Amino acid sequence: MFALVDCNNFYASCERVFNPNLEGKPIAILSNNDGCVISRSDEAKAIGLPMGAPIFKWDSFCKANGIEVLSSNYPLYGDMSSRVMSILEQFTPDVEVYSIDESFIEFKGFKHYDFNDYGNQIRTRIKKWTGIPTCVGIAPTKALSKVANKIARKFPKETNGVYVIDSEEKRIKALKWIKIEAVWGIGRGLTKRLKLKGCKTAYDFTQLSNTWVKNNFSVIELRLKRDLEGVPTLQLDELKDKKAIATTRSFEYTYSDIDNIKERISTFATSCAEKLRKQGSSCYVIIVMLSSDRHKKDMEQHRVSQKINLSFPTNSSLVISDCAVKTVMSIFKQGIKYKRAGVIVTGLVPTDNFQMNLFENENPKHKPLMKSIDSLNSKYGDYKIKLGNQDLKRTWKMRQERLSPRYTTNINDIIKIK
DNA sequence: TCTGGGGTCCTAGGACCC
DNA sequence: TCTGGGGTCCTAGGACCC
Repeated sequence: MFALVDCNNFYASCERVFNPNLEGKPIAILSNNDGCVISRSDEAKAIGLPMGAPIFKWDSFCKANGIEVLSSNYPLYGDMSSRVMSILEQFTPDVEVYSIDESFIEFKGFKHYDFNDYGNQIRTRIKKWTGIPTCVGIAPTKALSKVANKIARKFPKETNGVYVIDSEEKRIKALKWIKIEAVWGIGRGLTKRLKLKGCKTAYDFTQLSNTWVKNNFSVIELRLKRDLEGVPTLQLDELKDKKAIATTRSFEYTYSDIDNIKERISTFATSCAEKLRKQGSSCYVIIVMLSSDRHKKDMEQHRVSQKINLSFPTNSSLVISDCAVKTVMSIFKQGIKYKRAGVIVTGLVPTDNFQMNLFENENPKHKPLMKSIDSLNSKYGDYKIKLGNQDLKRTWKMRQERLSPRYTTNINDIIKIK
């Protein structure tokens, strides 16, 4: 059996743990740069605040309805997430952390367990130890555990937050209940095509023939279909190294000058290099992106990205920043108001094991230098060591006007008790 | 004024190899 | 008249997820 453990309204719930005044109140959490709504409490959903709402358009709506609006506090959410996940590992070693707020669990050798009871134990312990409410869906396959989880979430009174699909009858009932667009792996495009075919629910989808699904879609959808039929097809994935790493941001203002853009790109490149070193990877490929404001239809648009292949893999901030800055200078166009930029590194290989180049390799001094930079930054925090082409005063974080304290990760923000 | 950020996988087609 | 057979690698684009 598989379980999907999902935290309810995760970001909003994290805020509530340390600010109980928010309990029972409508809350909305904003994206980076305080742009749009990316997490809502049940109360905020009920009032009608939509997901993705640009906050500048909805500010008065929030005020009128008493919705508490907060900037996103990723240090807090990341830390709370790892606390929740480590509790799960006490219940079984087979845990796949699927996203910041949900994990799959595989139960091997749990034949004589009462899964409903076990699910309740999981929920109770997470709530007690972290304050985060969760829902648990349990079923014979991953895709079905997702469905079971939705049922637990939708019917809290009847299920007490735990739902188990453990019979053919329950499976059919669940699949007939869930709408096709709510199925994990069926997005907008597939929903449209499936509805044309007359599929309204997950059950209808499972009634299609395997060959039709394979020929008209792909093996991904075929695997999903098998999983929904109760045939375990999707496996528990272990934690793998990332195949691409990106740092991309919208700017607070638009920039038409190359200097500001060079600074941003260098900062993003440095951030990518740092993430690479953290993973123990080096990259062969750097992609630099630059674009104008896509919402301003009346302004001249310019969206470009440029890929660079390196002759040796690197995770040196110096090399990646230098290459990214040179590239952005070559794609920059005079007279455009740029709003967004980014650096992506890919073609990743393990730093301690890659094919050397006969003629050209990284300057051997970079490795110890990066090590020193990383250890200084981790000791003193806040990016004390930067490259000379970065703005030494600013961080790459953008507007965060309604930020809560970093209750669990910054010693100065720990709650004091009188 | 103001509209997020970061990932994965698959497929078709083209270029190339012997 | 009649023009093979079996591969690899790369890329762009399209899906999807949170």
